[in-house]
Amino acid sequence: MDIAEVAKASGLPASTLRFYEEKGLIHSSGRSGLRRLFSANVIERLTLISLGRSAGFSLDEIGEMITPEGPDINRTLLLAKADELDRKIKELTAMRDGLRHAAACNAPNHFECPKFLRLLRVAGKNRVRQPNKLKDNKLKRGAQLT
Amino acid sequence: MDIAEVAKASGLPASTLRFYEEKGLIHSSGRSGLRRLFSANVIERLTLISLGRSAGFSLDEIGEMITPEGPDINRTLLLAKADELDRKIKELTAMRDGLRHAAACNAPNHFECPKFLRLLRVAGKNRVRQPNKLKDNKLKRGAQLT
DNA sequence: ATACAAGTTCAAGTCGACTTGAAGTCAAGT
DNA sequence: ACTTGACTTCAAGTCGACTTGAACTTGTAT
Repeated sequence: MDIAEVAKASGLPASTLRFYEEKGLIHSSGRSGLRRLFSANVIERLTLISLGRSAGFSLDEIGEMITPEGPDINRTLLLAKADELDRKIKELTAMRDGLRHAAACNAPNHFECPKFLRLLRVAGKNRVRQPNKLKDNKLKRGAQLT
Repeated sequence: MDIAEVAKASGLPASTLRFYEEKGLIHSSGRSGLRRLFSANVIERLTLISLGRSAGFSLDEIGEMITPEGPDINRTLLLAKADELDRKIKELTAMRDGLRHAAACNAPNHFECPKFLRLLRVAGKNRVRQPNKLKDNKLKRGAQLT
């Protein structure tokens, strides 16, 4: 496949694909002149990368988790990541419940509502300085890898 | 409280507190000379902000969700955010299961393992272009807001 | 009264993850 | 032969969330 096909199939712009290749996250299987050629399995790899990104892993972390191919994944690392996700899931769940409660509760100030405070407390464990957003740039160019 | 106390109590550096004030996320209750004075409830506010951050909301989004004080939270917005979190939780759960499976499974290539592929598929819905990492700068200066 | 640690402002820098722009290459259609 | 459009490289730009540095001010302790 050429880069445009991969872009279409993955929903990622060609610039991102080049960037990922440069970072060593994906590999082109060859060139036709200057043009990169990709084998079809790059799509699965990109799915995995997107997934990892949306689970909050950095590209570098993802690079450590997925290998050029085959086994040799670091099982210990994977399990550690899974535990990290578990904590994050708990946090998000509390946050979600907190939001739903805040939308429903009509206490004048949520900080006076014991229910809300309890939710906060639960979620407040394992807090982390986070770097960034989660915005509206979903599903660029309409593609979806099903 | 002066800025150092707030910093200590919240675990956030003073620079961040100034930055948050500039963004309108928190407010100092006055000045003593040049120095900012904060009332104690800023801590709760910061807890909420940290929580929102770690749930993946941007500072701007958080700014829309928490108001200077009192009611007037946008319930519709809150519920929408809660739904967004629900989707993210599902995704993270699938990712976590995928990781645990990958660590356990000894198929030569995970893309040939139907179990793994199914997990991928589940998680692959609602994918989003994410911006950033989730790193090791947890719990700066040892403070924890209980 | 003087020192000084801790506060302040404002501009600029950093980091990750991309995106954009300029300038060049090349296969295919007319 | 020539245009065109999709590709290429490489450098620089952008965005959010802070951080850092330089230069300045001030409350408190001596």
